[in-house]
Amino acid sequence: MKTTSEQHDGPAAGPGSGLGTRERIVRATARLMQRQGYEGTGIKQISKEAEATLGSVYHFFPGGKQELAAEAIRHGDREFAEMLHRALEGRPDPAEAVLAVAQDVAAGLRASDWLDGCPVTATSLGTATHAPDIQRAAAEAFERWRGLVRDKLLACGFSAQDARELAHTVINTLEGAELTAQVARDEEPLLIAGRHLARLIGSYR
Amino acid sequence: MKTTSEQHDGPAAGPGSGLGTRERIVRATARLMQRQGYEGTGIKQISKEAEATLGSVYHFFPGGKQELAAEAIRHGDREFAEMLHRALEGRPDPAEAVLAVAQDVAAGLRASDWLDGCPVTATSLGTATHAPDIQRAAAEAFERWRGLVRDKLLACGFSAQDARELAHTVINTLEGAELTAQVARDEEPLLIAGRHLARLIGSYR
DNA sequence: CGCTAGATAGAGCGTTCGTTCTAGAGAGGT
DNA sequence: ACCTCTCTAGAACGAACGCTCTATCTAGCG
Repeated sequence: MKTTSEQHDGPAAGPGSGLGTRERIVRATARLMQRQGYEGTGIKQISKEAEATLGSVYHFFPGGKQELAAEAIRHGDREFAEMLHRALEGRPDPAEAVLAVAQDVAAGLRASDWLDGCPVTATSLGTATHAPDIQRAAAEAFERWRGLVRDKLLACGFSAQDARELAHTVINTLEGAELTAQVARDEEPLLIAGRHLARLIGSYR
Repeated sequence: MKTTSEQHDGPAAGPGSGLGTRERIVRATARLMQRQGYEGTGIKQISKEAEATLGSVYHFFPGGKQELAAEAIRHGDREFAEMLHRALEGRPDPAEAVLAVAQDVAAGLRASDWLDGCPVTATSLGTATHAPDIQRAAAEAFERWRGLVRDKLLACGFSAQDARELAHTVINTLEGAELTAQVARDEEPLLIAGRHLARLIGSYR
């Protein structure tokens, strides 16, 4: 048997990578759904990509595809939240920080040949009618990201209301600009968004 | 030819509505893919919703699902472009016009119980790898919308570069805010977006 | 009436879907 | 040794998928 997972083999569990089976499944799900969406991604494709068998997938995620998708969204949530946190804490000026985030997102998108858009959006879109768990996970992700931006603005002396509302627009504009950049295969929308957001934030001083 | 059904049955062609078969199919496709996405929508479901048979669907759209989706995107494109055009030409101040558009979008989204997001985004997301026609139709839709905003700004005396860049952010921010509003089931993101966009436009005077 | 072309009708193709199920492998406890 | 529990393995199921196919219907024209 290739692996009996973390408990048994310790840190070096996975066939290809050094990750446990469960983690490999989550990452494969996140990656695939980011590119192909929820409906466009099959569980068998996930199990193949993760180098795990169907049995393992349903062992770790008895809730099936929906549970898998919700977990994948939380994975993408954490990943972007960390990137956002680093960018914000590393720069005293929030306007500059947002600009840097936009540039980072643009660079990542281009590096994937315009394939890796926002994993939360891609995974949750189209599931509104029949998968409330997924919708909730997506809503929580956006909320967390907004919270990071809001706290930064609060720490910089913005009023509670201004900080909250600006956080909304910062995240939403980045989201929309990433979508457009992806479909146009051009990073300019994101760079423009960064500059405009910096300007908008600056207009509150 | 688009349809001979009108010729045959006269103005009251469709079973349910007064539309020709082809038009009913396009509208059903647009409506369903707006809610369920490209992969989440089946051709048989479309034919049932449109009160047309499978044979008719493939008669009018021999390119199959992809052709159908591209046509549906163009339908959504035209629809929003008209709404945008009306909102822009009815108001002298572009900032006020954008605010009104945001409110309109919010009202529409709420009226559909948060189900009808942007049809272009919902239909095109996740098709990047295997359906360039769809991607192109989506890119053209965004481009047209930006063009309308840009022309309005130009007519109001903005510089060519400012108008072009502002048009990008107006459309992108509305797009992102609509996504967030949909997943949060709350129109506030769109209303905030409208106010911030008005402020951003105003900051160029 | 026959002829033609556009449009409708839906059975059926092969494939893939998400999921279930049984069987067995491997490590730990006693 | 044995049992137990976790995890791996993949065959198999019914349903749905996109699409093809043949057959039929209607309208217009001679």
